[in-house]
Amino acid sequence: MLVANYRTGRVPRAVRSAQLLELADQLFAERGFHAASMDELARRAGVSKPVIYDHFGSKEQLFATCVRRTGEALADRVAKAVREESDPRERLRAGSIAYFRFLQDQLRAWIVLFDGEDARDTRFATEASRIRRRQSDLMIHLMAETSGTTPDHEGRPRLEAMTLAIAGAYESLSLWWHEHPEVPPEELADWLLDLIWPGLEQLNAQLATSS
Amino acid sequence: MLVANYRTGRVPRAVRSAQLLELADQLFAERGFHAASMDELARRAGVSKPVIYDHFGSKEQLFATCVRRTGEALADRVAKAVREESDPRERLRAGSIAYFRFLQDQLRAWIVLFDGEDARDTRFATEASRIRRRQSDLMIHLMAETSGTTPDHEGRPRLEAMTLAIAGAYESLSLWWHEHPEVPPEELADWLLDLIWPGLEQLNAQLATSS
DNA sequence: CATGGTAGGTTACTGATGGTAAGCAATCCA
DNA sequence: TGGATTGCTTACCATCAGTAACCTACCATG
Repeated sequence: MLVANYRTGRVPRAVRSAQLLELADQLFAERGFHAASMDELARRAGVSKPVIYDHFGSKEQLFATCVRRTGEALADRVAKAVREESDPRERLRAGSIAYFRFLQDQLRAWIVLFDGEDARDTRFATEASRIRRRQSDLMIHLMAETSGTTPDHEGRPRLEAMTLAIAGAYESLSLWWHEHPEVPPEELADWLLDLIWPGLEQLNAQLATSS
Repeated sequence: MLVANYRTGRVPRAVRSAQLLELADQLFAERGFHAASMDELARRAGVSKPVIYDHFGSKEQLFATCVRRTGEALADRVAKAVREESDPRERLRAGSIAYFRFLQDQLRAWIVLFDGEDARDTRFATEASRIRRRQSDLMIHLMAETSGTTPDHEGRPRLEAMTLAIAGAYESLSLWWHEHPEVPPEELADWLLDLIWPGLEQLNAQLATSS
């Protein structure tokens, strides 16, 4: 979509970069990291392999770039949805729904990351944990924004650990969802909210007053 | 440990299998899936490559076998710990502590699975989700055992989804722990318990009475 | 308008590594 | 003692990430 006409011969660097990223996204989604070959990407782009290496350095860096972009898009959508609500619980709910809706759209790309044939490769985990971290940071930030307090030095690791754990729960629930697509995003969000909200509220209170 | 003397020449099939599995476990833990080569495994076992392929079929199947064994050992330890308590909350706590203690012992093998250079490979995710599923099943089983009730047909998917989500939270928390090893397993367990117990209790009540 | 530098690109290769075909030899059993 | 079975080896192939060396369209400048 971004680049209408492939195989246009000589093209400015930025354009070629964008085109390669777009095609790489597709290819990784279709085949997974392991089975996607640089030769095929080169063929699809109508370009020779060294061009790709000149732009991205290695297959892993190319993959990392693709994943990071997706992760950022996800974080943006969640953050935006959260900011449209004011009540704490409603904020979390809105963020959750945005999260699951995003996955619904990007399903194929997502599955490549966390499930399927390639997930055994350590290279995946690095990027996955980066996304998780991003969600966790976002959550901490928004919690602070909402409650107006921040945990003291002692409470901080605990908060960090718990938000990461929650991000992991979302991630894992997404995989379950992949096998039960009939459940609507809102219901998923409500299930998870009912599960973690009581504990989360208590945690927030506990960490805020311990300072 | 299992097989004292390697390079013994001709050896019965079952013995060779056990030896190869043991060495493969070590090798994967050292290098990760991607960087571990079948040639090296063959060299270490003092055997030629086709022997390995005769026993396990492919690198991926060999890896899957290793991971599955670890997953089973983990589930066994958790189940055993849980069964030594009777109060529901104490059961969950005991299981959690057992879970984290196991990871502490098997840290290297664990990290290979969920972090590090190879986790980008889809092949990993399959096995990881198998472990998660196992923990989830265990949890459902133990919850039923404890409360004496099982959810109706409608409530079942929700319960399944929530236990998987919780398993994901444990998994993700383990990765955080890897960077904060100073936190004792008991504290991790308590943090997580405080977070999910209220919601879990409520969920259990809700699903039991809806039948 | 010639001209030289640079950005964009190509051909042709290497080195690892997963995987296999074909065959050989130790051991067991009749 | 001899033949079948089981355990194992040699020698190879195909694929794929990554690279060295080289080429050429295009642009700014004297």
